[in-house]
Amino acid sequence: MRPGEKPEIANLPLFREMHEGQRDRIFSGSFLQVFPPQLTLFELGQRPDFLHVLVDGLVELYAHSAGRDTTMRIVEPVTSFILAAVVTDQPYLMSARTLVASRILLVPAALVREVVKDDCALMQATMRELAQAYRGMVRALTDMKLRQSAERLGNLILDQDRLQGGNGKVVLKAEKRLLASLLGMTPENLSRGFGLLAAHGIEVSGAQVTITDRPALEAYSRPDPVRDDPA
Amino acid sequence: MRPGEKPEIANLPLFREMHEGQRDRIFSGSFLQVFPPQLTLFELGQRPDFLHVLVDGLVELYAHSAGRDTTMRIVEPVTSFILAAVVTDQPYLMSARTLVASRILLVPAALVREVVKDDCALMQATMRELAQAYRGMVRALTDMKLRQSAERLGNLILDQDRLQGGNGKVVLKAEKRLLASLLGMTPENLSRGFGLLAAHGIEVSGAQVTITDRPALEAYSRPDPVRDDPA
DNA sequence: GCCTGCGATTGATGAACATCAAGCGGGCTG
DNA sequence: CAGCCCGCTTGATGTTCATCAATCGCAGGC
Repeated sequence: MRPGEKPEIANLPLFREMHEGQRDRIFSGSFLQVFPPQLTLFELGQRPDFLHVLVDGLVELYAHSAGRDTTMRIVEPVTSFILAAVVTDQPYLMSARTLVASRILLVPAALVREVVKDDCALMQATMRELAQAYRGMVRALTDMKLRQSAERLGNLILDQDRLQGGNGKVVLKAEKRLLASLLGMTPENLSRGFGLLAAHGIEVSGAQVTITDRPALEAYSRPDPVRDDPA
Repeated sequence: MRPGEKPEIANLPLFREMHEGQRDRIFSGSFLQVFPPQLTLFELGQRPDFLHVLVDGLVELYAHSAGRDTTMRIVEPVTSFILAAVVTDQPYLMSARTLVASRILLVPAALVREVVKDDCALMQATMRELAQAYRGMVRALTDMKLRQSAERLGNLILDQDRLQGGNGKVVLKAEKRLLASLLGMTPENLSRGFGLLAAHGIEVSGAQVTITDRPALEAYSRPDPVRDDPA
């Protein structure tokens, strides 16, 4: 592990509050591994072996069924993922692959379950993390059911702007085809979506999106004051 | 509380394993209330006051935005709901209303959070419940993104058949318009969906659905061996 | 420098689904 | 029992989105 990374991982909401001894137990049982781009980390249906913590790189979680497939989430560092499968010890509902070369901390699933049982602080953090993840999924599902594609795109841009400082400059960090899949649309329609939003306050140049007229963009995208609340 | 109900609630996965004294603390701080049909229990955006446990009746959780609305879940007894909002103390992401006259146990949210902190068994049960709920949402989102409407309907029938004994007789317990909204389609299209599935192994008569040719229904609906696994 | 490959774009067409508009039928009320 | 209401169904039409096909533009390799 590189200097500075261990504290960064220890400072994740998931591990921050836990007993130091137990945290050492977690860390000493885990190992950091480097993966090349486009490598499948695990497949839908497998029993979870490890809790994953993306330390550096970019990972895609995706689902597939009957020939079709869709990306469910793009994981950026530093974040843990597939916690729910690990705590329930049930098969993954999604597959995962690296998008670029990535460094991932692998925590044996059995160890996680064991330490969770012993350390109430970790259990509480896990509970909170799962609650947040659940709420994230509720948002994603309502987004998909209530909005049409260009509105979803508009809201994604507003979200990203918030995360990237709120100054109206947004950089798309994944390929547009991936973004399309995340939004539940085709790359062609994503293109048309950007075209449509050009008339509603944005400018696009490659991966650089600029919000030129926020009120117009919000009027079109109709962000929900509750669901899309910054907090 | 009617005789037999308290043990039934105490036997919920959420409360089953917890310390008896703490459970009494929960129960003595809560109250059971009867609500008429079509009553709004809470609205999207409110701070959660109570953890709800549906003891008898039927409740709809729904979301709405920009004039459109969609039902997210139909809650049957005996089940708790909106646990995630309660443990995070964040605003509801969904609204709730009774579909029929319902009896609901209201557990003050602050009490839940307090007892969760003191009782590790309850915390663990909460954690598991949230993990399951998360996985349920992952299923729902992939269902929405990967399948088209008639396939979703087919899979819902297969699911319900499993829950109702697996003998090929399924009773729809909600109005079809509600089912349509749950599946993310219009009532008109739900009708057409049933029509289409008539050619793929089902018969419909009112709220009674019969699976006449399970292989055909499965060939059409393509249930996922992992995601739609009975277990 | 030019070729090549691949992602992004643009246009034309078609499928899935929503919307609009009647009818149908069953249960409830007077 | 008749009438009516309401949910469901059925058909006709329009919108949204996917698909197919062609082109553009840029980056890497020879």
